[in-house]
Amino acid sequence: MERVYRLELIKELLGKRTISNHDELQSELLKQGVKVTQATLSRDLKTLRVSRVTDKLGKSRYVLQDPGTSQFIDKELPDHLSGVISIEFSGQLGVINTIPGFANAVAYYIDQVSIPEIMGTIAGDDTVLLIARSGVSSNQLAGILSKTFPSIIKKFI
Amino acid sequence: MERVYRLELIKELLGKRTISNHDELQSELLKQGVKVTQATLSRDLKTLRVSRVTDKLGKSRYVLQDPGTSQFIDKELPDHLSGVISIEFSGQLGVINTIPGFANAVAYYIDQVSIPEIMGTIAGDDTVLLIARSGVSSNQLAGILSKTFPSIIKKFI
DNA sequence: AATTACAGTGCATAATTATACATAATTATT
DNA sequence: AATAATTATGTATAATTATGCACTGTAATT
Repeated sequence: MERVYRLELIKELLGKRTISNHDELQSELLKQGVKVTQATLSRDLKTLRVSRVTDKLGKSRYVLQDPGTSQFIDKELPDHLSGVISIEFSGQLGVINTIPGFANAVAYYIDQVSIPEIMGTIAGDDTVLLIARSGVSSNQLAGILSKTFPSIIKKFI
Repeated sequence: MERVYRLELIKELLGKRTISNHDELQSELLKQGVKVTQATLSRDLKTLRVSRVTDKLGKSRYVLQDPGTSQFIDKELPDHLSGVISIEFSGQLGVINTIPGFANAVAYYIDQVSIPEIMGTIAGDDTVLLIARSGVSSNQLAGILSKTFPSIIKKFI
């Protein structure tokens, strides 16, 4: 039932899990209570313009051809923040992905702004880890950051 | 005969013509005097990391994922991954301990492989932190990594 | 309300792609 | 050069994906 819902669910699953064939997708959907046949999945994937790609290890997996939703670069931010590609949350943590070399600048900026809900940040080369203070949920964290970086956060949990 | 030449030719053909399946590719190659079986083409396309995409009209066609590069897949784990000492999981996090100076190389490699269950990685000098996406358990993470890095994980789990 | 039109689906099966296995070709080693 | 080791290929077949057809349900039309 409700094809549109299933299509959305598929898009979400493809972004978060490694799915290599219709059967795998079928069982993931079943876990969510959605029951469909392989034939319908074939049609769904065509509708969504999903393609099967081979990663560098030779393993195949499905990806959406139109990435859009979660990754994009924003141009209105200060120069040193323009390297931000995406922000995502999970539990008490947030991960900011940047173009290579920009993570430290972003982390430094966040430290300077000094947001009470954020306990600390750790920066690698292209990734910043945000650790929320205990009691702060990822939703709250997302809400707070969306004020600080209104144009960056478009999609989170 | 001369695999490399054939691979180059395939890249060229994919750029010039619309090719929708192995048989089409096979006959295009035949026109150029190159005779191969479908099985070999399947392997060639995997080597070249060609994927089949669906255009807006619903027609499928092969395209190179990395236009330009003629880099082939490296199935062996690179030397710089030999610096891994241990891998451990806890909650939604994983910690890879390496010999000093190797953490970045390992993290970079994992990023390149691009595993959907992993939200991000951060590398220090001898430690890589892995953050799983929400909903992914450390067990799942371990399972996934053991597939991707069989030669590493088997020693530690 | 009854009738028609059409999108969506499952089933069965066709079409396409991937792979195990055996062998040939190539490259490295002694 | 001879032999061993590695890589590439074909054959046969398995695995995966796509689709024709019949049927169902919903929406549109009268």
